[in-house]
Amino acid sequence: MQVNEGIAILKENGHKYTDKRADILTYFIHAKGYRSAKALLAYMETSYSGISLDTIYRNLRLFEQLELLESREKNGEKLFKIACKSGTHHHHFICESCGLTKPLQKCPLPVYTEELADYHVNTHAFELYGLCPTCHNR
Amino acid sequence: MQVNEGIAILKENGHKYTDKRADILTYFIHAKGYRSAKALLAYMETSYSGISLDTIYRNLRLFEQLELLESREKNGEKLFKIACKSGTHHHHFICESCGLTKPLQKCPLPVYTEELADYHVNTHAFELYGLCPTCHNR
DNA sequence: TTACAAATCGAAATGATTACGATAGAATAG
DNA sequence: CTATTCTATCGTAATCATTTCGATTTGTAA
Repeated sequence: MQVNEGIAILKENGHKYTDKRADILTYFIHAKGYRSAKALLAYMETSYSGISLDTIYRNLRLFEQLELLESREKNGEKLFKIACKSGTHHHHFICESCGLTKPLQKCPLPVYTEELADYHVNTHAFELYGLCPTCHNR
Repeated sequence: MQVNEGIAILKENGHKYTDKRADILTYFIHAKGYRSAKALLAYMETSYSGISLDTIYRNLRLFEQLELLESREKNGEKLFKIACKSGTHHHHFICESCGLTKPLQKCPLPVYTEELADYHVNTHAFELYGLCPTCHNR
């Protein structure tokens, strides 16, 4: 994902370019994992002293709605990461130290075809947590 | 899980019996699935008009800490259910219609031993959602 | 350049949860 | 049974993340 791609999607959907939006995208593109609104605010304040909370949260919501970002909840706060471009279904390993997310190739659903033969499965949630090789070797 | 078992665990850990605590346990034992603090409050208010939020949240935290309840987060709020007594690790199928939770025998972790050979997996979250046979046949 | 809708600001409101001083109540020993 | 001692609860205020709002600024298309 490039910043320009994100901006293009914004414009296609009738939203305007702003430096702040470009920088928010840049922040998440370079972050390899999930980041909080507070972390984004801290980053943005270095360039835009006095930036409004409204701007932070409004754009996070907008980007998620446009599927430029995806989110999960932890300890009462929402965490965001850049959306995976691959449209295919997949799950993630998430490093609890640095937040890195590794897309996983396999899906565990087939494990349960037998056990849930009489059940009708609609959706599922699956995430692995631990340490990436880099953090584990520290 | 019986109410008495829960009360016994409370006492073993130096906490006292109260009618409110017994009723909170009763509520979750009879509930089919996850319930919010707000839902518990509504239930408790029918018996204890004017019950304090402090009592609701303090006991939810206590019960989770004693592993009488387990929780997950959704839409910015924490949801609680009675803990499964089987000490063995397992996952759940959750019926989206009636809230029934079916413990699953298998764990999908082995699927990823190869893919995550260099990673150190600590925990994982896995839940299946859909319709149980009863609800599906209606 | 002008005009207008959208974006941002600064601040207040909201919703879930936690904390606190004062009072009530459960458990224990005498 | 009563006194004593912690724990639990109440009523309310505080906290934290997030949302909302009126006023102002800014991107952009004509």
